[in-house]
Amino acid sequence: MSKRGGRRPTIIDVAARAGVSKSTAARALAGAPNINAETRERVLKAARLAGYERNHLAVGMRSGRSGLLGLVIPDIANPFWADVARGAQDRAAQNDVSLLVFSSDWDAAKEAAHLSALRRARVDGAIINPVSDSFDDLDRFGLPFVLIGSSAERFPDTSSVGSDIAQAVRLGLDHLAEKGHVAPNLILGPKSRLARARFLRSVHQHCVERDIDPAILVMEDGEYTVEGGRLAMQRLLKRPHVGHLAVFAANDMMAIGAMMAAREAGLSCPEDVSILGFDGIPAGAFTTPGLTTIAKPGREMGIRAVEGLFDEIEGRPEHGRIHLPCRLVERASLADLSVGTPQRKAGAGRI
Amino acid sequence: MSKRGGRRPTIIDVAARAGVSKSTAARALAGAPNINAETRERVLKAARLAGYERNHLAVGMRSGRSGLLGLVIPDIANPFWADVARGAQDRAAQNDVSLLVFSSDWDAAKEAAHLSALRRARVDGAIINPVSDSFDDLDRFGLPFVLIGSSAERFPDTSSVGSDIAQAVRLGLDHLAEKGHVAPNLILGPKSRLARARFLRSVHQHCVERDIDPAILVMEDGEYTVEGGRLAMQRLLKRPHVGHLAVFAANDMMAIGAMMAAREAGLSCPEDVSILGFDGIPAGAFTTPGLTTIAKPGREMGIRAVEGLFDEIEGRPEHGRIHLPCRLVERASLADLSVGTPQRKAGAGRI
DNA sequence: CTGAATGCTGGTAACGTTCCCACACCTGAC
DNA sequence: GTCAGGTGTGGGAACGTTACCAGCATTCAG
Repeated sequence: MSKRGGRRPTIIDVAARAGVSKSTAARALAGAPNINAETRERVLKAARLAGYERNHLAVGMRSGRSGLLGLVIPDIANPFWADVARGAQDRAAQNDVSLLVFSSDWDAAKEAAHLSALRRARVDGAIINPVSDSFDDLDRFGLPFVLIGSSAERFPDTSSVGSDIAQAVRLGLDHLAEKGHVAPNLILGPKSRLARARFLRSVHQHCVERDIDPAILVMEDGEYTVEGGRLAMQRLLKRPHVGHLAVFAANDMMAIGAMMAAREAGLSCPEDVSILGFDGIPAGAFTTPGLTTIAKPGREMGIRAVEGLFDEIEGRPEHGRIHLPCRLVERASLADLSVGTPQRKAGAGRI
Repeated sequence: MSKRGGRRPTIIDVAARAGVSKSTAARALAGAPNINAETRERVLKAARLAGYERNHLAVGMRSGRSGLLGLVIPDIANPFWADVARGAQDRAAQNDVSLLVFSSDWDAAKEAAHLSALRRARVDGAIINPVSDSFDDLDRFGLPFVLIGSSAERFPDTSSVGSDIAQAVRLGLDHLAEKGHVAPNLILGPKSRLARARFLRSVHQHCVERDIDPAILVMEDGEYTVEGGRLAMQRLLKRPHVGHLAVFAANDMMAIGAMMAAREAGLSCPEDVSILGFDGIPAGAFTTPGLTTIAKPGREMGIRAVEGLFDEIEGRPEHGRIHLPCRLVERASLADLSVGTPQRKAGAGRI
């Protein structure tokens, strides 16, 4: 609170202290090659003494680079996206760049407003997970950007970073199969979301490879929320089936909802019902039983997105689409039906 | 991707289009009073046509205001802090200001680095929840700031925004008492954290008011994590006690850990053990049973912090400390011992 | 001993905006 | 007809930085 009023020193102050011109001071501070070593030291010392700090605003104005990057995600309160944000932040900091994080809250209008705020703040580029269905906002954006997450598919020409859904689905289905659940029931997102189609396509492909007819797959749709998962599970439970019920949910929130619905129906997990999630959110560790799930590499995605954005800004040959592998997090929500004596009721799937 | 290369129009372009000088154009754009209405319209139209957008970098350089605010919190992946961030963001956006969010990850060195990054980015001020114990970093910061959260106590001279711990503790203890748990066991944070002392002090005060000797209170310390809560609960269970065990945890994460420890010990909640949390994180809704807790007003805290920071920046008389009320979120982790027939075992507390 | 090349430095012009001052024009009063 | 006052406009400087160009020694080849 002490020297809050004092004007912050400029490069001219430093130059005066060191007894050189501001050009020379600038060269010393920028680490330019054509400068006498002794002079450089003198300037650097003067800068340290004066408490000089380069004014990024002035630099930005002169160079056209603000040193700011934007990140627009659907929900900062979702730990997965927070993880992405942290990865991006850390990577950006390495290059002395700051990150403007905006949460669109799944609202296309809010997203457009954020994009416009990023333009006004003169960011050098942005990382975006678009919730809007229209290309217009992105077209209007007019700055370099990289897409992140599954919606990248709609924009084939822009570089993007996402998780490898096909690999993740294979991982999940293989693990399920190992435990004796060959054709699990599916809880998917809303038909309007693109991620749903991709998830389903991967499941189909995997079935074909294993000589399983995809037509026997039973599935329900729901919102990507706990409530959506609970409702979908209730519908699933109303359908006729015998024996143990295995469910692969497209999202951890839905998986948790499904777990609740099962309990409400008097079924216990994993004895009567096996549930596999997808995302890897921390809350999955706190449910009873712990949720077995496929974790997306959120932090890594953030890092790679920033690196891709740097390439995009520098105009380096674009790296195209990156798909990062997911990993299995094994907890306790899956019954092992493959062992000699079936847990409680035999058989997987339906009649 | 189309017009990405095109130079963005400046106020001079707008002035040329409208056939006026840049001074006049600036007046029109700024909404200054001393300008002909017709001229203003012409300029505004020209600006719209040109797709003009004011360059915040240049404005910032001229005015000394960057239009940027900083927010430094311990953990962006913690939903409570994410909630704070969102509130702050929304409020800042109303004043056409953007927010730089930094997560210190409970690391004092990282925090210092972030503070320095904020200075470099030339933010107009910052909202900080300091994890560092030293005043030095904050003193060195040299820009207007507002403290957020419980650590504000160490800095009596700066304005701050926090939750009303005393009110929250009273709310929790009253609710516990209503259910028949008069002197609950306590799970507290590490002794080094200031929030612990404040929490404990509020509990003592409440006891004194109710003629309960604070000395009979049993407590354990732990890290503010799930694991910390589990360990603390294990120690609590090892102590001799009879009947139903009621626990008030200083943090939801710890409460969830305590719940796990109880289950691992073969005790069921809420039949054998009652647990009350503090924070209001979403994960508390997904545990079995749902965690009854005291929710802090994260979003509101973010909003008020930004407003306080605006005051601080403008040099308006500081509003001092603000303590926002918390609210009870009742779920299912508390047994009701007050009804006619005690649930299973009678009596609250210990021998 | 001259000319060019090299190493280092200083001056100055931008970048886009806002603010201050000056000026031109008009109106109305003396 | 002149002067004071108001209204609207234009010109320039400034903010702090970087990039470019010119200048000054010094050195070295011819």
